[in-house]
Amino acid sequence: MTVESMPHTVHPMPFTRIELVVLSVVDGRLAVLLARRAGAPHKGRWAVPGGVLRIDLDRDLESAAQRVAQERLNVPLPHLVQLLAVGSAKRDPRGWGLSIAYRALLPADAFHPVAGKRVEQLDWFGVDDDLADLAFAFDHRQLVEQAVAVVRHEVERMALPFDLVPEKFTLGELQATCEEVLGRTLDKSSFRRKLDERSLVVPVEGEMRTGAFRPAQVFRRA
Amino acid sequence: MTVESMPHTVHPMPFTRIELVVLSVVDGRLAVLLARRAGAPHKGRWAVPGGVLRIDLDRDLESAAQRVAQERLNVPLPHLVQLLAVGSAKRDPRGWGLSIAYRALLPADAFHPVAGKRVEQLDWFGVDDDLADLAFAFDHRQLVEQAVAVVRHEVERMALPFDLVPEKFTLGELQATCEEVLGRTLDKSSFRRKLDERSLVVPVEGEMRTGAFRPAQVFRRA
DNA sequence: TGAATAGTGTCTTTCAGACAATATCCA
DNA sequence: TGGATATTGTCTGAAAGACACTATTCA
Repeated sequence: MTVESMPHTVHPMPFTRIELVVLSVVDGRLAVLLARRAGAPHKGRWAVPGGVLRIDLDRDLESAAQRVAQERLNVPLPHLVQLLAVGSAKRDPRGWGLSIAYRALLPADAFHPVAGKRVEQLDWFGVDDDLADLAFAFDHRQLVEQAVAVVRHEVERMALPFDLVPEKFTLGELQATCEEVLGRTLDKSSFRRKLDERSLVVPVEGEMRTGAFRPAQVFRRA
Repeated sequence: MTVESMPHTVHPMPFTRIELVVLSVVDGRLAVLLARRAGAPHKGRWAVPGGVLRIDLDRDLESAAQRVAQERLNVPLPHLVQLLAVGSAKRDPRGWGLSIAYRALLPADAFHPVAGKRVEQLDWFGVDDDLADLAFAFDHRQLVEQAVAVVRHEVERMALPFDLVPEKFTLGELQATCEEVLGRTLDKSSFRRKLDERSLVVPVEGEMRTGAFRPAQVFRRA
């Protein structure tokens, strides 16, 4: 067996982790799921949920992220999207650390945060209200900020957060979700015009949402 | 020393590499720099230049990418931007492979491709003309396609490829470069209007490029 | 009937593409 | 003077924001 065919033995490889930036709308505001670290390093500080990449268990990065979601949060995450990779000698005091960060949107009502292994608390934090003075672990503040920026940028461009609404929804619900993600109001007429022009949603024939007032047409994603 | 503080010893870590997708304009067309592999695996196939992440040498991923550029291409790459991380058990026959891919723009006239270690040939390939039937190594076709898509998307949005033009340039040269990257012509009036509205360039007072015909104002990036 | 939400219509501004017109150099 | 490029201007249509208007339900 040549050196070329067994590169693992030649150079030490970095400590490689998966980090999950999970965003949701809680109490009408965009929020991120953070875990309070129970052990060193950075004990007591807040980190996004994550875990070690296990090449003996994980076929690829995607399935590693799914496994971590299942282990840490006990919930599967639809539409995990890679955010970025960060790696340096200094970001983790235990040694050269490499993290592949993923982002996901999760309906808050489908999930109850419960503390688990190496986690004292698990809770939602409003990204505009609760993060300014929060003590983050590692470089996780930057991870959260990047994920928030990307998601808001996408919603601005009408990449709709379907992961945050039920399969069937009214246009009012969809618009309200977008407004909560962005933290600002949207114009109803413009919003609906763009939905129509780009054929982003289709009506569910016959189904109406009958609430307190005038019934609303029910839609699905196109 | 606890297990928690020495995680490297607990789980095997993936074989981690840096890959560089280097794009340029050659003969008026967007081109990518590819290296023909001299050894197994995938001997004779074409790959983007890359190298192993060396945590004993590299402070972080950025400097690792710079070191690889220096070693493989003998040229520093301005504005390396991370493209994505890919990792799976199957993409490299030598074992679980993780690659962090970076992209960069490099003026072709400032660089002469020369073969080097583990590389038979190093050459530019037109991304629209020469790649269709090319035998790529690993998953590098997808890396190239993603980098091309991202760069073209950026130029469409007037994120200008300043790395491909000299420090001082005329608007005609800048527009021609954008057109070559995109593979289509642009409207002169719209192009200049956007440059002006967004203050992307500033004139170099007094300096004019005097060529065969009417002299042109020289600009710098803002 | 009024409150509250659903759905539509219109006006205006902005912005980008198309295209034309003028300006200035060299051969 | 004509050819080629530089620079500016005008027209038009698409897209989006602002805002108003109508529709439907229940209390």
